[in-house]
Amino acid sequence: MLFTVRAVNRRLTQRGRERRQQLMAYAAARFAENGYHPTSVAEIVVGLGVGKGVFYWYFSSKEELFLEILREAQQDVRRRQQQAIADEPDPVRRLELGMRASMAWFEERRDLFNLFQFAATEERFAPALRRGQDVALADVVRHVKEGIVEGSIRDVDPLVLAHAILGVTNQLARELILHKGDPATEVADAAVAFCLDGLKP
Amino acid sequence: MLFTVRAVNRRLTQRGRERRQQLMAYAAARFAENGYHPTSVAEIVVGLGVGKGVFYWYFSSKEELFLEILREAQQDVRRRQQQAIADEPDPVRRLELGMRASMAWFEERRDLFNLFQFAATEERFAPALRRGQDVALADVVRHVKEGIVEGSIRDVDPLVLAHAILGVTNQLARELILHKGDPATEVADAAVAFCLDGLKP
Amino acid sequence: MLFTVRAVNRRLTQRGRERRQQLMAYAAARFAENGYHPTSVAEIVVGLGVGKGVFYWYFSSKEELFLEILREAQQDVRRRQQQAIADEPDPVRRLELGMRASMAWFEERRDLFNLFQFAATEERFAPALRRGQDVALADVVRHVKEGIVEGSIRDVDPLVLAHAILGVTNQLARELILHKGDPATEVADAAVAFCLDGLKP
Amino acid sequence: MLFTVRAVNRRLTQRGRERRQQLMAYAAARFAENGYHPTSVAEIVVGLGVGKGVFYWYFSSKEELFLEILREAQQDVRRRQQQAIADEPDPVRRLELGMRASMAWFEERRDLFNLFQFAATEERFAPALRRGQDVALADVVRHVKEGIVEGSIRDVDPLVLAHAILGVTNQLARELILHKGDPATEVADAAVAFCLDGLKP
DNA sequence: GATGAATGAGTCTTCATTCAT
DNA sequence: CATGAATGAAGACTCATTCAT
Repeated sequence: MLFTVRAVNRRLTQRGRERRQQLMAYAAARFAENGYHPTSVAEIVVGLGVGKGVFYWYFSSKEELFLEILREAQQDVRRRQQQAIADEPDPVRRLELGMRASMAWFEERRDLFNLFQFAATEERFAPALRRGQDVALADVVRHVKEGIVEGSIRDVDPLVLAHAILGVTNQLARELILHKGDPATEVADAAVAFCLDGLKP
Repeated sequence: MLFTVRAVNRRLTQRGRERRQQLMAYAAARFAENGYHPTSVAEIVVGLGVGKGVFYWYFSSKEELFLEILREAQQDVRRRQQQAIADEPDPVRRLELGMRASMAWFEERRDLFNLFQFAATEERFAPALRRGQDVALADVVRHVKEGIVEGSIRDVDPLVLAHAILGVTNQLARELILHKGDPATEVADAAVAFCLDGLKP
Repeated sequence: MLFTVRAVNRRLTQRGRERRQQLMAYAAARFAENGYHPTSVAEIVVGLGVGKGVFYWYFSSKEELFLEILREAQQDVRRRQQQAIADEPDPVRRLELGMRASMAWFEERRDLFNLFQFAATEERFAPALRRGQDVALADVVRHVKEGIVEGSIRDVDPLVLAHAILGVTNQLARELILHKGDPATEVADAAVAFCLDGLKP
Repeated sequence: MLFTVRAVNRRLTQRGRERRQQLMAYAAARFAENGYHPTSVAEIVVGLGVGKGVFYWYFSSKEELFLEILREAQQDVRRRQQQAIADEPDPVRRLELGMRASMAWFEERRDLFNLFQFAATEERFAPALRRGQDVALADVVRHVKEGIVEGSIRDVDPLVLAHAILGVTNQLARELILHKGDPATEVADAAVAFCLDGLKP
């Protein structure tokens, strides 16, 4: 078919772009609070006070909306991390800055944590999630490798170290920042300290 | 109503108990593969070749079934960890054994990881999940505190250390054991090493 | 997938088979009167005073229901024609009996004419319709060929003659029996006469 | 309301008339291919690369568009037939020329066959279709009657003969010209021969 | 004349749950 | 205990039509 009527790739006016963002933001909040499935399209449009058609003008399906939110969120964290790292030469320091950036981001956009978590549990979203996470992982692995080369990091499988760092970061972010409510900077200090020295005194 | 008959509290014959287990096992597998919401009760009973009545004979609702699976799984990991630790006197060694037990368990019951993950994202399951996780956390915190007292663990907020340990364990379990397919024992070695010494060479 | 939840091939009780027939009969009437698209599933189930689920217990979709009606109707006409022809040895006489049987059938099940007509206009139904019509056509062609061989029918492309016969039969059935209300037997007489002798006096 | 503004009655510029024709042609093609209901207004305007407003500028509704296409098509066939017949004095010859003209027309505008067929199946279009068909029928009946009077056609109910002729023409047109792809002139020869002499050798 | 955006009633379909047998 | 049948609220999505710009 040459011409398709789908909501994708439609050229939007300024107003259109704003609507789209509004839908994504509101939907993300609802998904985070109630879960993806329990949140109906009706709930979203009613919440925004618009007609049902609006939703399908901007997204071809609820699934696509979710994927869009996911994609945007992943791009956003990554952008944030890269800005934080900028051109820091020390790889260990880069890891630290990355962790801090992640945590600051999660503090700001707390609702998105749940979405990532949920996306991992359903086959149709998992691949999209994984793509983004692989990118993040590759970033960490790169820094770790450099650290190993220059001798500032223990010579162990970089993939393992990278995952360990991400595990610590995510768990502390979720439990201490999001759930307990601790400030991101303090939690980041603790996470960095643990990653550098482990449990040993 | 003084006596509401919840399907759960029914007194079951031996055969009944087996049926119930069969339902839970099959449902867990489907939930893990397709997700909780996309898996319908119909799919479960058809998959087992039984009628719908069977399902509601053993569980009062789909939600209850899920909670039951969750509860049982959490009890199971905990039992496994406690058996592993037994009466090991050294707290650091206890932490290590706990991590190894977790990983071995996840390797065996890989499907349940997804369920935990999903349960965290939905309000009606989150509390139940959290109850179990708080117990697990408390175990870890206890060992960490003892370690601090006897000087084998750095004197830092035990809660933070406990979370860091859990974060490393879960992330490595998910990514290396479940996803990549590495053997649990090797991954456990790496996790333990990281937790003890961090990144430092 | 080994087990499917679809409404197809479900083993039905006596009561179930009756329900299914009831749905098909009522739906056929509505489709014939209002058209396939303008008739909603809701209209059908409300008309029968049953819940919406009933529909999907017996048919996996509205489309499938339509195809089922079509299939059954085609089998029905054919059965009727073959009974009429039985073991009549004269091919011309067989053609005549077939035409009469068709017309009698259309008189009884007037609503189905519209369905055939509609089915021809939509890509997803056309193939199913054609399959049945090809069978009917082949029957006619066979008789025509025999007639040519034995010299009782003009030696012209049998396919053309067969279509001409069908064209006369259908048009007269629709216009005179269904629309004008003439009795099937009289109309059949006229159709047979035309096919045998054409316009010539 | 004294003056309801129907989009139809708008006075159009040259360019406007072309736009209108373009819409009708494209819509007819889509209707023929996919059916009336499955073809959305959106599909039509997107297919032509214009906005929705354009559609409703020229037609007050989708239904009106369909009726317009129908009307125009019927006028077109009739015009074609009358040109073919011109002032041929022999009524049998007039019938023949009419059949040939019909078939030539269907060969050119194959897509419209489906539309006629569909129109017959839905209450809101059937009357409009019938009006046109009654005119065509009356033409045929007139020639037949003349033939009967002058003794060149068998003295049988002219309505029956007229329908028989139309039935043969339409069926052969649809099956041999449109579906099988035979040339219109050859098919017309066969149709004429059948109508004149029937099956008899 | 024309466009993108918006509307919302209505469509098909699903599914947890209940019930008669 | 178990089954097939039934329920009906709720869900995702469509689409003819309208309207501000």
